[in-house]
Amino acid sequence: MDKQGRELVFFHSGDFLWQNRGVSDHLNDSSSDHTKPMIKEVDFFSTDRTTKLPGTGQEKKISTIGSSSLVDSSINTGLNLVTSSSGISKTTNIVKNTNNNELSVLQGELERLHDENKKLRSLLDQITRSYKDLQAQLLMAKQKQAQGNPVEQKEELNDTPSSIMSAQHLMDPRPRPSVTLDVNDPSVSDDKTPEVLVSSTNTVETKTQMLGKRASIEDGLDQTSQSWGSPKSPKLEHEKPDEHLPEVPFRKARVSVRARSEAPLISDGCQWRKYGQKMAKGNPCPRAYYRCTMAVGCPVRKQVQRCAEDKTILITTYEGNHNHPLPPAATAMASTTSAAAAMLLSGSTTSKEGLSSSSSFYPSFPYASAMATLSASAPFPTITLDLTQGPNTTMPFHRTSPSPATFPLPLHGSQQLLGHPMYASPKLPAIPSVQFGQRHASMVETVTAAIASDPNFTAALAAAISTFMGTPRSSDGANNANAPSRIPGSPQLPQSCTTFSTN
DNA sequence: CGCCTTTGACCTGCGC
DNA sequence: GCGCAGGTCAAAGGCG
Repeated sequence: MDKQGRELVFFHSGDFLWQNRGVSDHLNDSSSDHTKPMIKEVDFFSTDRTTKLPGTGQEKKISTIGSSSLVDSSINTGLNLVTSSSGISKTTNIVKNTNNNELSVLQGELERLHDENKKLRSLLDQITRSYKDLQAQLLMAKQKQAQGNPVEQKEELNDTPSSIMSAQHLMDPRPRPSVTLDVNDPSVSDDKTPEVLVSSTNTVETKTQMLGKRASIEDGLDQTSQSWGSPKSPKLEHEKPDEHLPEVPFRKARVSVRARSEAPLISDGCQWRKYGQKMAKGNPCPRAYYRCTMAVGCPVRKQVQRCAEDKTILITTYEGNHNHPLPPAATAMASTTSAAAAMLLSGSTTSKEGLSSSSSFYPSFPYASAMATLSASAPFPTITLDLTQGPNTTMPFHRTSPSPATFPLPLHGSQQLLGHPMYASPKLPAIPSVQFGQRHASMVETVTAAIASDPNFTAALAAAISTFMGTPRSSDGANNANAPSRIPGSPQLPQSCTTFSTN
């Protein structure tokens, strides 16, 4: 576990280095390449800056050029820097010996990495600030809602605290996985983790605000309707929305996760009880119905069915919002699914019909484009996260620039990251600013989901969870009892929920 | 004994 | 109105 977490860190560094390797390869002999990565990996997260370079002026100049866009500049800077350094070293090489040349190149890259590190830190600072702002807004929003929104919601869940009830808003955007913070960025983990955990149930409200009124309307409905896909639910759902949203009939969002797994179930950290099984038409495999039993009256249900075409693919469809606190493992999965659901709902906020043309919506999603699809033909709006195919294979963006995907940022901070020109400018040209404002959060969540689905990421996350929890969670044993046997079954389970269950 | 799964019956929506 | 399909209920049985 721990090892995997480290692997992820090295993976970042490796990716980072990988970008420059091509340049350095043809500049220097292979032996020097072997030594470089070690230095780089150490230096990438190091805090001390002691390197003084002959080519510093040149490099600083390049860094300044790209300083307007942090991440983007980092990439460009890297390329340019090496090129510049190489130019210097070549000149030097003619005059002096190759050792000095290599040294200068190394130092140049070292300096560049320092710059990189600096930028990343500033970015993290931004993210941290933004997150705290969001939290503040969240608290204010909660107070406002508590005052201006007399709880007309059905009192069927009287025993549930209001804060927890609010967690039903949307598809349970639980804690921006605080644990991921710990995994990817040690520098942020120290003081952020408790903060995020405390606010876990409140994050929903923030998203509710971001997504607009519709979300809050659905929130109330979520609490009234205990059944998610049941034929009864539409009845309940049609009763209230008329006064709020007469033109948009309410439809509950579902999040379907496709993943390769030999196991009959994917373990997502929650406790489920099977309450039914049906043979679905057109599929020889039965569909199983589960409901969450972690809390009495929890409306969350899921369907599990194997894909008719490929029986190794397990399709798990979630719907509903937990009305109880979730363990970290379940939180991670809930966050993943809620991210997709949030995007789905936010998309329907602006244009319900737009959902049907997912292709026009998804191009703006560097990661989700290949991993998520919307189904408008289904009785309920459903977003499918296809984790059966790795993002590397289908996403040019990811392939050509691997570092963003493995960017060592906390998930909850990825909003800022997405706000960054690197994500926004080339990928989101077609989205009107107004729409983007509404979709922004959901997009962030979607990318979060995509990142979370990265096997390397989830492996590291699982490691972080176990580390964070100190000891393996015995409470998860109930639903994760067979998890260990599941993991070996699938050589590569790009599935967050499955990975989370391993601890 | 409690919890879970199984499974047939039942309910509901929808299309014809 | 009827049949079909999806979804849920609840009794029965298994298991630890």
